[in-house]
Amino acid sequence: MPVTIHDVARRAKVSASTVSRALGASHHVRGTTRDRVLAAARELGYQPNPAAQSLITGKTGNIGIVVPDLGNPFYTGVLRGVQSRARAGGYAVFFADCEEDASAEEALVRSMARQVDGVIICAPFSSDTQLNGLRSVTSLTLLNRRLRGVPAVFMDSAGGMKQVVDHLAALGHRRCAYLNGPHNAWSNRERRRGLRAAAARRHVAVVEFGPFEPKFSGGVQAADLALASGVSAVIAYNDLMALGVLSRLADRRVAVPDEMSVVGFDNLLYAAVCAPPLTTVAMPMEAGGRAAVDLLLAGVGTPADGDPTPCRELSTNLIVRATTAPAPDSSSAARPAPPPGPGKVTDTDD
Amino acid sequence: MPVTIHDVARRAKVSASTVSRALGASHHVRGTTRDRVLAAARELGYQPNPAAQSLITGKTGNIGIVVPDLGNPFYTGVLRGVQSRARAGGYAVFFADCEEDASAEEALVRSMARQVDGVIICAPFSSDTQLNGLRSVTSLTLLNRRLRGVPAVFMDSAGGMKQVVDHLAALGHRRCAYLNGPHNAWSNRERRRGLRAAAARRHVAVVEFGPFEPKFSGGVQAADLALASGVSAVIAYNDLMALGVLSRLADRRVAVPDEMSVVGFDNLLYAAVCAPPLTTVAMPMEAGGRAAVDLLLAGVGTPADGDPTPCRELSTNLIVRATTAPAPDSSSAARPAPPPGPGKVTDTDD
DNA sequence: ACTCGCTCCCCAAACGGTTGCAGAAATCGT
DNA sequence: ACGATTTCTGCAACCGTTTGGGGAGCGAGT
Repeated sequence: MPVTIHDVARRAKVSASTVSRALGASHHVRGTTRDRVLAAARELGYQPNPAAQSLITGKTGNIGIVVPDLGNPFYTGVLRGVQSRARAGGYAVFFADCEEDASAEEALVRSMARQVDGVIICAPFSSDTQLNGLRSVTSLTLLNRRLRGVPAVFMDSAGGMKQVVDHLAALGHRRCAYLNGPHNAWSNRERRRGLRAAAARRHVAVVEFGPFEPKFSGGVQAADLALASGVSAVIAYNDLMALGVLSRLADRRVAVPDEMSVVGFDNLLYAAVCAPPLTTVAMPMEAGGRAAVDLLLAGVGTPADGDPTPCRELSTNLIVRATTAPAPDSSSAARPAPPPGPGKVTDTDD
Repeated sequence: MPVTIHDVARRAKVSASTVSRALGASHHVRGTTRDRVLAAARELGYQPNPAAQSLITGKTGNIGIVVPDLGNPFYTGVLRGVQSRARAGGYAVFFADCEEDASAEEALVRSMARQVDGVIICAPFSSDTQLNGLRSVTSLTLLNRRLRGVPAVFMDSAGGMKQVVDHLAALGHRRCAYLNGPHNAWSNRERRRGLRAAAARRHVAVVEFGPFEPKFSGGVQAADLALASGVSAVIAYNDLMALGVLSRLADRRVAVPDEMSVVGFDNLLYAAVCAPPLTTVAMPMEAGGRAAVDLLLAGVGTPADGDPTPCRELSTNLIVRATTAPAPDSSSAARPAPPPGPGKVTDTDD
């Protein structure tokens, strides 16, 4: 039923190989012949069979991407960037949601491996060992995860965190809570690293909680802990959690930002929309997706040379909205003093 | 480099065809031989080449899905359902975002056609003619769009709208605005149809605006128009628009729900989270995605028989939250009114 | 006229599997 | 022990495409 290269060949009265050459590398085929072939192909509506092509060329024209959670707009943002760039380059894209499970992530990459030219793993949950195992099965590019020898694009979370701390310190906050995201997430480690460095420099004390699920419900859960710890500001791992915090604080009649400041990460649409609009760090999601595709496609076919593994770092920036304000007067002691909670206190004011 | 069926055959000291049979249809291969083959395959880490398989079998083991807007959580919701069901059935999934452009949609389906066993088109923007053209190129299943002879799953938008109108009428609203989504969207037509029928029955006047972009910005734009029209309630095409309306009304110091009631469609996470939480109609997004996959896979390989084209309708239901309240100038809503029974009850005071 | 060198096209062999067919081996009855 | 029957395995063709090598045709140089 589908039209093959032989149908075109018959109609153009040439051989199949001539058709192939006329459509592809125009090497060694006369102009008039090529025109005839092209016309025949168009009339018949010929579309080459990708399976047959990839069987012989070894290239599939596809790339894959696996993300931890399709419900998180951050990942759908990078998905968007990936898909638009890939399509523009003539690539089709496979996707999969590993639901924040490392072994599912690995299995998905393996199952994709045979029908793609490479896969992008977004904020991988897998261990370095697992990831290294995957390198032999297909060409990899990572987003927000560092691994020796693997091309990757990073978003400067630590830099964003520095901006957050500077902002908070300028507003007079001396004691902040950080709500951890997943313990093994590179982004969480980076944010924490940036937080500690900046907090030390600005003489801000930090209380840490978590890890929590990086979702709305995680934020709801965390809010009470942060509230009990006597901080004047809480920095959430991401916007979803920050929104959960906001919701819980509203339920408990804690005024934001007057009694408590809240900061998130990602700059989702909903951060701008909610009441009050959330102060947050904008992450370049679509740009990250596009950059990952560029790196992946550039690396295809390049064996392990002596040249360094290509990386790209994308900058982030703080967007100040309505959930941050000057710290309430610390002498008022409206809230109970810091109790011995499950939080770990990193007091750098010495 | 990759291990082929011949490598396995050599190691197991059988022919390639025996390996093929041992791994696939276990017909006609001795138990001991099969064990030997399986062991060899496992030791070598053999994975069949899907391109070669699909070349000969004609099946690819892939399905495709195209959605209008990856930035809309409604579509990422169905994407989730699709991907989980497809993976469970051993299928990999291609996806694409047509950005609400009909011709892009058609082009994307065509480009996928050769490497999938079928594609799901989610809330298609294409014309019936375009869609019919696509039927010849691959097997289709539609979500929220009716087309003669094409399997489809529907969400009962009209039924949801009826619940909305009943709710609003019971609260004493006599005059509502409807903010149209895309003019050619099946869902929008269904919602409007349901609205007109229910409004007539309940003696509620309806003012329509739009079409608008089904996004936050569209709602912001629409809010002023609705406000100027003197209605006491506004029904938005979807939650994104409803959130836009909420935001604009807050800016203009219009109290929700006391001065104006607002209703959306979709029941996105953010509808539950925002302040005030949005009254909305829950659409079964993931279930819809799963159902679409089931229909698609059931239809694969079934030629045009005399049997009816399979369809599934999923029910929707209203979720009342904090954006709907009795109409401001409605004295009748202040005291308990007789519940509206189907058919017999008529409003007399008009 | 013969050879040389081009240009252009066709033949045929892959790529990695699946499957119809036929032949070999095992099983069985007598 | 021998053929009949069943069970297993190998051979080879095929799916649709790309690609190296060879050959036909032809103009030009000597």
